[in-house]
Amino acid sequence: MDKYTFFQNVFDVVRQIPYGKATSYGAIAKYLGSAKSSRMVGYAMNASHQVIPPIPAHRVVNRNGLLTGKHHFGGNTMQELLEAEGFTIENNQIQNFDKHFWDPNVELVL
DNA sequence: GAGGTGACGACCC
DNA sequence: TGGGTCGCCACCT
Repeated sequence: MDKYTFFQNVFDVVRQIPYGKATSYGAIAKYLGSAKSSRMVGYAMNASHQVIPPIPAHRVVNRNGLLTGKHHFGGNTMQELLEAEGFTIENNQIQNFDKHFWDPNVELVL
């Protein structure tokens, strides 16, 4: 439907992130064709809490692997979710983020 | 109806 | 090398 916006498209990509993987806001924005819309991706995550089916927003972090949205999950929920998937979090930042990085531009071939 | 805001990222100086 | 600014677009007031 043409009713789908950039916003909705972000959710669709995030839902396809496999278990134990993570990506960045910028990577998603770039995949959607607007690399400069990374802010919008983060904003979409803000609304992910009220979207069905649930969005694994914890698998989306900034390009530094930093859990910028941790506060929005409440407490350290985001960190624990990631650790439960095999991530190593230190100082609110994913260690070896490069190994866990899931790039939709590569994994999701148009 | 218009303006401000925001879980970021890239460019400029 | 590092700090500051702009861009992007949907949502809220």
